[in-house]
Amino acid sequence: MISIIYFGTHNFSATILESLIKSSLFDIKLVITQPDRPVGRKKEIQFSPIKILALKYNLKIDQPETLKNYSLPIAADYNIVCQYGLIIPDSILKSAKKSSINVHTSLLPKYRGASPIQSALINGETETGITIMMMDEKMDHGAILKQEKISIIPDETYLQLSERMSLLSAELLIKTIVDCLDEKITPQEQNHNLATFCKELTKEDGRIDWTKTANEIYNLYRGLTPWPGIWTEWNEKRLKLLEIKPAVTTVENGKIIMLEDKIFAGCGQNTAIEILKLQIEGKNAMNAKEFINGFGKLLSF
RNA sequence: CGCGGGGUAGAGCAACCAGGCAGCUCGUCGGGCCCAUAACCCGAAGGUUCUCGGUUCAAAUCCGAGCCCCGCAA
Repeated sequence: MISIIYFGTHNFSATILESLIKSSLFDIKLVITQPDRPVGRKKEIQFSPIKILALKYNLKIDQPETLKNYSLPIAADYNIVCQYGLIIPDSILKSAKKSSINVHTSLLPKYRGASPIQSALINGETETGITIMMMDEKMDHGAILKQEKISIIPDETYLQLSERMSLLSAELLIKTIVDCLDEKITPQEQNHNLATFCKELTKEDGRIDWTKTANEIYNLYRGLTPWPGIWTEWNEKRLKLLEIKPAVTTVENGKIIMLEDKIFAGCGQNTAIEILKLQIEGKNAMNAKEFINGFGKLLSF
């Protein structure tokens, strides 16, 4: 069996780990995931999806706060890294008997960095992809082992695209490792001149700039749903827009109008979006009709 | 004890600050109008105002304790 040490933390990564487990080709010697973090208003400790999975399958787990002075207790054929979230020193990468491999959710060298799927959606790309690569000392910089394109469906949001990509990634990763063992793959160095980068997302990225067009705002919504979500200010309160779509009507820029049970908001260049579901700070989520029933006559336009 | 908003009819809200018949939009039910309708007109039902205690002639409203929901932060 092929031995593996797996580095990961989030949901996407968990789907891949589960596929590796179920394939029965691998001996997963150790799972490295981020320490348990306090989450939510009550700061309850929550396990990462990877930890939950590892516990379920009785895998060994380690959760170092940082890998800076960490050394792996054992070595494996491959270190597999996906959505781990902490920097892995070169010494650990090089400690793999064969190599350290990363699953990256873009067509490298485009979209190096922390939010490749979201950024592709936000930029209105019609296709993106998955890259299986060898890791080196620089972020998302190593030689490419395998790459596969995936087309982006016009209305899909992060959650849906990410779900599709995770299944494909798992397949591609397994295929890559098998091909590597058979020495069927020649790593291809990336064309570093074409590299683009994307940052880690924050809530502030979800603030709507109403001078942008309806399509741009819709793409932002698609990329940032469900987290961190898009929002704007209303009556000095944060107003989250939970579900929107581009509208065919025209509304004065920056204004909100209500027609029967629909809400429209004016965006840049005479475009508009329809708001289907929203949430005011401190309140539960509500749909457009509920909002109009309760707040409609309070608005002074 | 991190900061803040909230709990009122089936839904979403108002009334609370400054105590005095609990109201609005929608939904539901009944009737009318109409070729017809989710449209329009008339009418009705539906409330332990989250819980417990206190103040008061009188509490949705003021005071105290508790439970629950949510936004921020992490």
